[in-house]
Amino acid sequence: MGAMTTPEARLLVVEDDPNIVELLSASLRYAGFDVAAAMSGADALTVAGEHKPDLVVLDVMLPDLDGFEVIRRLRAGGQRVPVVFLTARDNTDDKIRGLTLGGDDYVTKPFSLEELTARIRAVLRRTHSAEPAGRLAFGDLELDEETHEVFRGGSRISLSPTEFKLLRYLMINAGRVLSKRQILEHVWNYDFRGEDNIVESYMSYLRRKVDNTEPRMLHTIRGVGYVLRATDA
Amino acid sequence: MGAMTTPEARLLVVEDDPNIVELLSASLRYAGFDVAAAMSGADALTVAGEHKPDLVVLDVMLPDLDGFEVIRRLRAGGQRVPVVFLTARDNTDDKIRGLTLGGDDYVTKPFSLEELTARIRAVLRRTHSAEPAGRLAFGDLELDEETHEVFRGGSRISLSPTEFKLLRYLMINAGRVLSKRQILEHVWNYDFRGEDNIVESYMSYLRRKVDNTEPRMLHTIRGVGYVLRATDA
DNA sequence: GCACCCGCTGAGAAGAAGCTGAGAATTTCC
DNA sequence: GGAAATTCTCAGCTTCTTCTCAGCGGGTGC
Repeated sequence: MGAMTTPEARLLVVEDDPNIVELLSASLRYAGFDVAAAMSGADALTVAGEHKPDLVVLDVMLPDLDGFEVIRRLRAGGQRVPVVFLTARDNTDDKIRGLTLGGDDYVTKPFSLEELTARIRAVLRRTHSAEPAGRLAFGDLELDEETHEVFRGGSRISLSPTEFKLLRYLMINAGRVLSKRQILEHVWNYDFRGEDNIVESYMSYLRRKVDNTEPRMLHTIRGVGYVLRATDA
Repeated sequence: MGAMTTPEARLLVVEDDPNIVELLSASLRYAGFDVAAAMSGADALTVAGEHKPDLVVLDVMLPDLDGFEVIRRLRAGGQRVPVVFLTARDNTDDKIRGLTLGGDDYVTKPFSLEELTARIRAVLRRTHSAEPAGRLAFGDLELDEETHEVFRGGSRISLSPTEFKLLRYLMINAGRVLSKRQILEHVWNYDFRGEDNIVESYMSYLRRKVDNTEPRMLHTIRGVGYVLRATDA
C-alpha cells in the first residue's frame, strides 16, 4: 500500500532470482515507483540506457558481471546514479562500505519490503532532495526515519528494530486498515515463515510503549486488522 | 443484486470445481460484470487471450498448472492484470505469502459472495481508479468499505464482521426488497447450512445498533423479506 | 374474534479471535 | 565469552462473535 507522495522516481531493479524480481517489481510498482527490471549485468546496462533510472536496486552477485562493475560502467558516462545494493548477510566486502560513503546504501538479504523502500526513499532524499522529509507525524506521535527516534507527546521512546519498522508502516498507512497478513508481508523479511500471532505480539509491545496514553491510536478491527487513527470508536 | 454503476469490468474466473464456477459466473454476471470462465490453467491462458480480462479470479489449486504459474504467464506479455486469489483456509503454502504485495488480494474458501465482490471491487478501485469510491451512503447512514467504519448521523458505530457484511449488502441494494434466502446466499459463506432465522437475528442486531433513531430505515416486508429505505410504506 | 403464522428477541452454548506473560532461541554488543 | 537485547513461539485467558432455540407478540386470514 503505497504512500502516494510526489510523482515518483524511476527505478531499475537488477537481480537474477526471478522470484525476487517479481516480488520487488510488483511491490515497488505498487508503492508508486516506475520500475524496470534486468536479470543480468549486461541486461542492466541495456535497460538503463533506455529507462534512465533515478536509482538502481542492484544485487551484488550477478551471473555475468559483478554489481560493482555494473555500477562502474553505468557511471562511466558521468551520470552519478545512486544505488541501493542487495547483499548476502555475511558479505563483509569492503567495496560496499566504500560505496555507501557516496550516498548509496545497502540492504542485506533477506530483507523486508518496508526496510528496502525506506532505504530507497532515504537515498533519493539525499541525492534528489525533491523527496519529502524523512519525518512522519501523526497527532502527537512523531517518527524520524533518519535518526530512528520516536516521540510521543514530545518524549523520546526507545523501540527495537522490528517495533520501529512496524510503527513506520502503520504511520505511512495511517487511517488505512491493514490486515495481519499485509503487515507480515511488508514488515517482516520475505523468508519469514511464522504465524500471524507475531503481529499481535508486536502490536502488544507497541501499545505498551507508544500508546499508553489517551487518545489511543492503535486500534484493532476485529476480523480485519489494525489501524492507526486518532479517534476512538 | 448488482449495484449498477459504471459499465463494469471484464472478469476471468478460473476454478476447477464446476459448482463454484457456476455459482461465481451467475452471481458476478448478475452483479454487472462481464464474466468469462476457465476450468484449468491452460484453458485460462487461452480464454484470457481472447477475453482480455481487467481482473482474474483465480483458484490457486488447479489440476494442471498452479495459480502462480498461470499468473506469471499471463503477465509475461507485460500486462499487469490484477488478481483475486481463492485459497483454502488452511493453506500454509509458502507461495501464498506475498499475495497482497502488488495490490492483489485473496479470499479464503469457503467465502461469501458479498465478500468476494467487495474484494474484487476494492482491487479494481486500487488499480483502475475508475471505480466509484468505497464509501456507501444512504440518508444519514454511511459505510466505508476501506476502513470498515459505519456512521449513523455522524457517530461511529462498531459492527461485527457479519453485521458489517449484512449492512453493506443492504446498502448496495438499497430500495430493493431482499428475501431471507437471498441474503443468506450472499452474505453467508456458500457452505452455510443454517436456517433463515439467523438473518432475523442479525437484522435484530443491526436494528439495535444502526436503526434506533428516526427515521427507521430497516423495514420488514412480511412474507417477503427486508428492505433498506427511507420512508415507510 | 380467534387461531395461526411469521418475525422478533433474550438467553446461552460453542467457538473464534485477540491479548499477554513466560520462556526458549538467537543475535548483538561490549 | 558473557550479558543484554531482541525475536519468536506457545499456552492460558478474556472478550467478542456466531448460531440455535424457545417463548412471546403482533399481524393476517378466516
